[in-house]
Amino acid sequence: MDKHAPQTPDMIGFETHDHRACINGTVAAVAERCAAEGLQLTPVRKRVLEILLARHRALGAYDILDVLREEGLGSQPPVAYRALDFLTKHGFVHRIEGLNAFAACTHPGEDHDAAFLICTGCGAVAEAPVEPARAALSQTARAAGFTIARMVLEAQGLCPKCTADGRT
Amino acid sequence: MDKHAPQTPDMIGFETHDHRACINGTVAAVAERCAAEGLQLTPVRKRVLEILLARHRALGAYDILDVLREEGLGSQPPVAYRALDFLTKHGFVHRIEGLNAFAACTHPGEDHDAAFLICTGCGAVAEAPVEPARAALSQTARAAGFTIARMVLEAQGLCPKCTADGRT
DNA sequence: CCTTGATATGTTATTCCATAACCCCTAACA
DNA sequence: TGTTAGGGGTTATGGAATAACATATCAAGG
Repeated sequence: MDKHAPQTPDMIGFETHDHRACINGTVAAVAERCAAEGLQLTPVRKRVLEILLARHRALGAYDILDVLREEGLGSQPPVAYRALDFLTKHGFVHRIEGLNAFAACTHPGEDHDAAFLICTGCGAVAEAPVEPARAALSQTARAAGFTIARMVLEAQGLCPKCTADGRT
Repeated sequence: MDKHAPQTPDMIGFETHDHRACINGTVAAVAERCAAEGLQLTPVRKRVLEILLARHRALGAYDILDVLREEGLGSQPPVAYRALDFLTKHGFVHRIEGLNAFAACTHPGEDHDAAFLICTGCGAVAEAPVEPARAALSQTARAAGFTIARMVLEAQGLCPKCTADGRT
C-alpha cells in the first residue's frame, strides 16, 4: 500500500506544521461549506477526506478503500470512487493524474484547478497556484482558437528535504 | 476502439494540412535521428509511430495493439508498451496522462516536455510549447525549494471547429 | 399515512490500463 | 564459435476504474 515510506507524516508545502489542527480545521471548513451549499458530507465522504488529510500526500483509491474496509465503512471500489467523485467535484480533493491518486486540497474553496509539485524522492505533494501558468498557456491557446476549460499541471522533481538528502 | 468518431482525420494544431507528407516527413526525420544516435527503429516501433501519426490524436495502447494485431506485428500488450516506451523515451511520442493515451510528437527533437490542448469535443490533440508555463511555475517552485525535473501540462477544452459546431 | 422522487450506499462483475517473468532469436563482437 | 545484449513473443497477473443493478434513507406532496 505504501510505496513511499520515507515520507515525513507532518509535511505540507514541504514545511512542517501543526498537523492535528490542520486536519480538524480543514474538515470543519469543508463541513461549513457543505452546510452552506446544501451538500451532504456523509460519514464515508468525511472519512475519506480525513484519511487524505491525515496522510498529506497522494493516495490511490484502493489505498483509501483499504482503510475504509478496516473500519467497516465500505469494501468495494465504487464506495471509494463515489466519495472521491463528490470531493473532487466540489474542490475539496484533487486528482493527481500522473500518479493515479488523490490528495486533499490545502485551501478548499470553490471548484478549482491547481498545480502540483510532486517529490519523486518521498512522495510528498504540494499544491501551488495554477493561474500564472494558465495565463502563459492561454496566449498559445487563444492564438489557436482553443478554449481552455480545465487544466492539469503537475511537476515532478525533488523537494528541499530530498535534495538535501541527496536523493534522485 | 474509437470513442471520438467526429475527429477530422487530417487535423494538426487544429488546422488542416498535407497529411501524407506530414507522416512521411516525420517518419523520415525520426529514422534519421535514430540512425545518427545508434537507436534501432525496428518494424514494430516504426509502425507504432506511423499509426499514431496517421490518426493525429491520442490513442490508447490497446487501440494501437489492435492495429498491430491485424497486421500480424504482435498481439500481446507488452509489444505495444515496449514500442511506446522506446518512442516516448526518445521524445518521438508523448504520453497524455489525462487520457491514459499516447500521441506522436509534432516536432520530434530531443527528449522534451510538452503542453497539450485536448479537445473534449472531437478528441483532437495539439502540442504547444511548455516553456512559458514552466517559467511561471518555476517561480513558485524555487520559492518552496523544489527542483522541477519533469512537467505535465494538459489543458482540456474546445478546439475552434467544435466551438463553431456548438459542442460542449 | 403512503407514495413518489432524489440521493446515497451496497454488491457483483467486468473492462481498461500496465507490467512481471520467462523463453527464444539474432546481431555484434571477442 | 561462444558469448552477450537488445528486441520480441507469450502467459499470467496486478492495479485502476466503472457499468449495472439492488437497497436504503429521507423529504415533499397527495
